[in-house]
Amino acid sequence: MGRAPCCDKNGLKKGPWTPDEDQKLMDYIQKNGHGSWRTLPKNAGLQRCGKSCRLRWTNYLRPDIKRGRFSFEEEETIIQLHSVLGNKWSAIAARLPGRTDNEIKNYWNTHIRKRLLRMGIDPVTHSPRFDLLDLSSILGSQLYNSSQLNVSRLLGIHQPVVNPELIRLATSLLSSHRENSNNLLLQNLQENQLRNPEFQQQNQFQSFQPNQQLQHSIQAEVHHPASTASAVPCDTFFNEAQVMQGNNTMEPFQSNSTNFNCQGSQQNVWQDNAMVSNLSEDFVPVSIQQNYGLYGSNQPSFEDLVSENSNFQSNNISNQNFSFTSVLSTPSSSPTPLTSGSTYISTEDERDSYCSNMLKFEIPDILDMNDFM
DNA sequence: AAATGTCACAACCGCCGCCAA
DNA sequence: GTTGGCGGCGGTTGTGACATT
Repeated sequence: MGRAPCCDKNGLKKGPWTPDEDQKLMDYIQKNGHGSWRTLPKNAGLQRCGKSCRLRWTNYLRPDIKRGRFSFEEEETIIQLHSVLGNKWSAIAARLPGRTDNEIKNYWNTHIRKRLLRMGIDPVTHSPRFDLLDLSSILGSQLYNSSQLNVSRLLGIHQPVVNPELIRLATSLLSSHRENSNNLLLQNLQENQLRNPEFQQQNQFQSFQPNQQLQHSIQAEVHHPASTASAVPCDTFFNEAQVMQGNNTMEPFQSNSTNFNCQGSQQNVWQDNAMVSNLSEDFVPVSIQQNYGLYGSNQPSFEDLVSENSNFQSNNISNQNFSFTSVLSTPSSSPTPLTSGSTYISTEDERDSYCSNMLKFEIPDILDMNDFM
């Protein structure tokens, strides 16, 4: 029964790879391809298990790996994709050419995650959390003095923060603001694309060649929703829609985007049913259905997606100006680095400053804070 | 200069789904 | 139909480099 063991686990080397081992592995793969990882170590003369060889190759030796620090655009993309996909590092890596899942995972854990926590944003749900927010650092920061995030104004001027209802309200407001924050990110991503002609070329190309890997990952997402999406806000859903629709068949979305424009946060608590109906009927262009077979026999419909997402929160939609041009579907096979001509921010503070835009919000006039005092 | 703390990242571990036997 | 290895993935660890005290 079953296959014979791939290798004798005993006597195989572990730990850091030596230059000699690297050379052997590279030489072998360049001549023969990796073929079966199971048989590769023996054929290449390596005292390693196939798994170790595969990891070494995919995470370090592969010639198309991009080394060096992450660009700002890459970081934006990672954050955005993480908000959609959760800890699906391989799926994220597939949209960042030259970056490995391991590299992205490490970068997330060592940089982005900490930064989000510092900003009071839950790195799992991407929702602002006051219990994470280091208010003292904010109050002492330049941010506090700007009009972007005036915490005292948010919480009620001149009043000590003691009312839990107020905290809830503020958290709620921040949560709804997050949708705008993601929009900001998307806008930045779009601008990056527009600035980068190579992006446009890629997108033009892709519009005629649906990304199979994308479809695969979409299906994977549908059947295995991100475990981290314990509270998936509606923007997450829309971002999934962005992933789903692949790439630049955007015009129909943009033409319909006015349907997403809500005039005020309180006036637009949408009914889920109506939402689903609108989505399925209005927001999936025929071209997308044709290209990606969203409504094909084996593909889940928009309604399926929504119904599977039990935590779908339609009442979080406000002031959305959806434009579905997105970097989310950068092809993994693209030889063009995502970050051509990208901007590098040299310090953590500069990144924090940039990221503080994500917390930029204003309280709608319609809300009377005194009601909550 | 030494001790200690923190960061960065390569590599390993363990689990899961797929599929060959 | 069952079993168990392979490939892939996400989580975690080990360790060297660097910063701080």
